[in-house]
Amino acid sequence: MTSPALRERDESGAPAAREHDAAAAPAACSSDDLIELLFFAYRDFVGDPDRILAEYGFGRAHHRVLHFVDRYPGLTIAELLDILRITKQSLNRVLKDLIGQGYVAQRPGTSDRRQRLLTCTESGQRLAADLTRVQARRLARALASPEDAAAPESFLMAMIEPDERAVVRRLMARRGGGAA
Amino acid sequence: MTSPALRERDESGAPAAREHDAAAAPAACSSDDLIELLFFAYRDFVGDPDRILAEYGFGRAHHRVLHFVDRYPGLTIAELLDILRITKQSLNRVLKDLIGQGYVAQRPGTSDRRQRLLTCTESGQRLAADLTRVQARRLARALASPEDAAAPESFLMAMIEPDERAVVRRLMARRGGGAA
DNA sequence: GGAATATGTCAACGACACTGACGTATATCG
DNA sequence: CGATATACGTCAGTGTCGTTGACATATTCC
Repeated sequence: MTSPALRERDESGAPAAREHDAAAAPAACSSDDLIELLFFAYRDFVGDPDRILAEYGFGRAHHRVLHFVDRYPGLTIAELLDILRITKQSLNRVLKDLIGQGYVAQRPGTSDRRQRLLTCTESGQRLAADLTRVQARRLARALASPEDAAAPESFLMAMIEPDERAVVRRLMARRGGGAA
Repeated sequence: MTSPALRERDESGAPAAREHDAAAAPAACSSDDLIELLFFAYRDFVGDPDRILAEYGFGRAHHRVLHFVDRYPGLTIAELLDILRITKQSLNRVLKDLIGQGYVAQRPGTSDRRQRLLTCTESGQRLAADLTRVQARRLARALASPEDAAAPESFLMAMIEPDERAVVRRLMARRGGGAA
């Protein structure tokens, strides 16, 4: 997957038996470090569903729409635009896909028939659940860490793909260690 | 900025004097809630620098490159590709901008002259610092919250733009309250 | 009946990612 | 020394997802 540029200094030849290496970062963790961890954490957080979505020919935009429609059935277009902060042209493109392929259904509003109340079909709910599952699993794993899960630093590190944590930690260690 | 679709139920006419309303969410916060909070938190987290970048004609891709080159001077192209997980064509597009406009400098590697060691120029460091500042400020504010900042839920809520927290909270309250 | 609202749509464009292929300089190995 | 590998650059085409601007339609509200 990843090219070896950052992995070359592979000191420990041990088969990596340590389980929760989410911590192991010395102590100090500045805001600057957190900025970086948030980048890596979010990257892996959205990476999980991305793989599933690709099988359906969908992207992140579809995911966001599906997620909110699934969680808040009866959502209107205007509300969705408000949440996602995109233009209705952008929304319509992905919404058309989701409706056309039977993942989202619409019905006119009862009190205001101009509105389109959006809901997920059964298959939409299934897909949404699949996507939620992988993200919730990562989250649960991160939260299930030892008591240090309390610190945002540990939380974010635990959100990163386990295999990648050492890479990230090694990268970030370069800031004190210096002369590479 | 935001259209009023989600703001209409504006019960409290008070001029909003409460400072740290990061909490105020009942108690239960499922993984599903966290997924959503992470979306909103990240949205606002990247929104700050986006505004600055727009003044320079830069985008998020430029930000990421600038950030990592600033933090890890001497980074090579291969390492950067590893961190960002993009193709060299994508990287080159933004890197060319940053070098051409004097924010990033390159010099051949000493031990391996095929490598291009990347560093930030002074103006590059200044811009990177500006971008870091707004993100660190948001982070610091989130961490400076009362002791409840420990919980990822509170942390994420505190990362959301203060004006938006009530909107998000109201939206998420719809999941129990139901009949809208 | 006229104005505001909720939504749809056409057209063009920009940022940022991708693939595939090819070119060049430097390093390394036999 | 010559072959092969590596680090990087680049050309060409494509796709997703965001943008703006303008205009059409149905419905509601006054």
